[in-house]
Amino acid sequence: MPYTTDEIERIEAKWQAYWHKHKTFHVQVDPTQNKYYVLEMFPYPSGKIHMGHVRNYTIADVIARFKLMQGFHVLHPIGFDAFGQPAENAAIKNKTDPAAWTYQCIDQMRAELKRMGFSYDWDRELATCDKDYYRWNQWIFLKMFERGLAYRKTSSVNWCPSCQTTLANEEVIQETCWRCQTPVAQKELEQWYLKITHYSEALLDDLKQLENWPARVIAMQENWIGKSYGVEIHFPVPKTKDILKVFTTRPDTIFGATYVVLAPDHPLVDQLIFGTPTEKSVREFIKKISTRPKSARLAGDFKKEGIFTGEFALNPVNQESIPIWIADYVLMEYGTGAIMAVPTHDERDFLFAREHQLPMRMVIQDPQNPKIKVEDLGAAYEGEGIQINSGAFTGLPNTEGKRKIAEWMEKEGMGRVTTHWRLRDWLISRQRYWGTPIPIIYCPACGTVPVPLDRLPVELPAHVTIIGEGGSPLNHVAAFVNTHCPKCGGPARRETDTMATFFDSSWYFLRFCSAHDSQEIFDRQEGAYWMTVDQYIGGIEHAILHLLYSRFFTKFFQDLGLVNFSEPFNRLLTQGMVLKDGEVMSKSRGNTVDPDSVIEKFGADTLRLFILFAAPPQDQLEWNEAAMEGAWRFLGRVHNLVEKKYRTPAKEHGPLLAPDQELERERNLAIKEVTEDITRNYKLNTAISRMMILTNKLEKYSSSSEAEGVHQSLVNAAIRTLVILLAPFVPHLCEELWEKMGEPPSISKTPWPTVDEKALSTEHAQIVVQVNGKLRGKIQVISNLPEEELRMAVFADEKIRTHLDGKSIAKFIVVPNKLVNIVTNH
RNA sequence: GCCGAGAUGGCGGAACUGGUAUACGCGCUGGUCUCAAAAACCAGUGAUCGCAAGAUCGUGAGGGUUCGAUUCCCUCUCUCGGCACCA
Repeated sequence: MPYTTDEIERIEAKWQAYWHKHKTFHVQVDPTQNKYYVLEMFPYPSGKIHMGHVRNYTIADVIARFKLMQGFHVLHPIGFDAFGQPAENAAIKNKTDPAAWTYQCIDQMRAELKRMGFSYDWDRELATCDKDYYRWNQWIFLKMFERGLAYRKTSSVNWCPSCQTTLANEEVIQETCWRCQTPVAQKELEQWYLKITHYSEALLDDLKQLENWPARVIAMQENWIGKSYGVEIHFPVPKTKDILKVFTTRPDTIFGATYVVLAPDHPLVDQLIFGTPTEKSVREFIKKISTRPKSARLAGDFKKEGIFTGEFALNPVNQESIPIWIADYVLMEYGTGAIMAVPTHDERDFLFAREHQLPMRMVIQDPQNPKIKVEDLGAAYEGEGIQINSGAFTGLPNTEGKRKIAEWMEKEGMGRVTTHWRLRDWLISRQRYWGTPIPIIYCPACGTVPVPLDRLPVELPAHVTIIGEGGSPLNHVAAFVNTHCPKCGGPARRETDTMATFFDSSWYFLRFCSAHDSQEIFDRQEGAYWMTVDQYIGGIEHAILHLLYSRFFTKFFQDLGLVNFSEPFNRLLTQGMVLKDGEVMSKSRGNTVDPDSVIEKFGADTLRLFILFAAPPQDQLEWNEAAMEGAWRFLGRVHNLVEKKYRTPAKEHGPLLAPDQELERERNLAIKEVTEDITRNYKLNTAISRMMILTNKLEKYSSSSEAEGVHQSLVNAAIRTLVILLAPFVPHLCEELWEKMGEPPSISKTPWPTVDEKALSTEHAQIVVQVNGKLRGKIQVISNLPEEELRMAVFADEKIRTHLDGKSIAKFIVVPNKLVNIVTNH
């Protein structure tokens, strides 16, 4: 690069100031224009941006700038996901206020984002910790409460001993806390939940609409929601006169059920064993099981343990009396907490039955092994086959049996066809300070009372002493806790838990549509115009968490009549991680590269170019300082083109000769391919390589191009095109070069060039000649040459003739203007 | 176990709908410039054989379809990610 580091810094600052002053990226609703909403997952303001942010936001910025140049009305906002624990932890450590710490971090990060030259509409900046924002969190909560979608219940919850707070299921990753990796414990607590399961069916079904989402995100959400079709079968228990409900996805195996199993914490256990001779030993067994940590289950193939209760249940299909067991391999959290065991056709039941010498009966015949006897089974047969020993259903294929048996049982009242979901309701209470207060008041007389909508926001009190243990810090703020009941006016106390911060981020994309609206959650017209988000970009770590919650909120808003769509994000791109030395860059590994230090050395443009060129956006990207220099070198070459080869033409260009046509073709090819690469599947790396090719071509022309028979005006046009194409990627330098070329600013709003299809066609075509599929030569012919003449040209070629020597020709295959393959006999 | 993504030179990665495998960049080698170095520029760079022309091999492994396969089909191996005693 011919510029010095200082000059780069000056140029970048100059154009950042220009965009700021002219509000280049500010937009307002304009129904006459086509809108395009580009959004990246907004950052948590930790103080410094990291390479992951730089990558995420650079990709988004290219798309936003590209769409703007294409003439779209582009909304590209940014804000800060500002509530959350790091601020609280920093406050505890440094004895400061989380609010002060957060706003200071926001100032720093805003400056860094500006230094990268991102094309944000800064007028829409928001921070979720502002009361103008979080009052709408409270509003949403109350709307949910009204409709029974926000509720309080006592249950066993995930508890992070290090963060001293509860966690949602989605925040537990492999039995540890998503934030600090501490093993998660279980606690019995009364907490607030959002009824996300109300939308289970829609959340699953609507995934089908999301054609422009990565397959793996769809798959992960499908897994997480976890729908299984099956039958809830009712087993009468004669002793207690209870009905034991078990859930199965294999009703076709019901005739092979030889025992049933309850989870150790199943509610029926107590009545079953009460006062029986087995009571003591069963209780001891349950105690032993319950002290074992949940994480032990993850340790692969541990032995299934169980104990017989001494009682029996009746199989409703054949009135067989079968033993009721308790075992650790049945979980209370899933299904009904009880199963029917079919050892011959379920591997877990098989292992358990063999261990405890329980009876087995085959009911599905393995077509590969039809004569095998129960005694000889080495494993359960879980595949398809013909029903045997199955009463009236014997002889049917089990796929048919599955359906017919289910229908029959439902008709006879032996059970009901049903669906089970893995998805659980969302626990949102957090015993922490730095979050949105839950707008609920507990009155000794009236009970749980919502704060009236006109009294929002319930403000988070400032300057609270936070020690990080012993429940919510708000418990100790008398002025906050003590209040009056909105209903009866009597003394009452406020809820002191705050909301999980994923609540805040579940709807911020709507708030951006009218970020400073003081009357409504967002302006209906503005929301209708800008939504949905056309392009969303963020990390794969939110594949379930944030992306599932946002989908849930959108469906709720649709039910409220706030929006008329059911999915918020049309296209989703999950960018790959940034690695260094083969490992993910992270603070804990100590292998981070500070974007600021790179900007200081190379400037934002070079950093942007490197990060876009080194790998496709979806893939992992390995940090490579040497490749950074390659990006730097390329920008220098583009600069030199403008400096040395862009000049006033000596004369107007007349008719185009062959070299002119060649250059025009290259220019149009570059437009075509760069446009396609950006549009089709985000191939920003190959878009850049295409611009490098055009640069290489242009460098071939000497500084006196006229002497080579190329019109200077066409060289100028090609250079101008190159700078325009490059502008979304490297905006500062391109603005500068644009100005240098004498064009009026700003290149950011210069129309994207279109392809002249005529210029792409060529008079001559290079034909690859293969003999029996092997490359044997290349010939130049006139384009669209008739096959007869093409044959003659091919056979006239010396080299081809030697390869055909003495062979007779079986086939002559032609791919027009591209390839010929001559197939010989032998 | 189930689901998803992937495997191409020394490295990052190209190859549209089956048609010249390795574009573009990094690195490396040689050269120009220089007292020297850096920077910049020029040339070369898949492997093997060959002075050369060229030949043969080559996209994780093995089969198949085809005039022709990195691309389509079958079987398998490995890597990454998600879910998981889920009934």
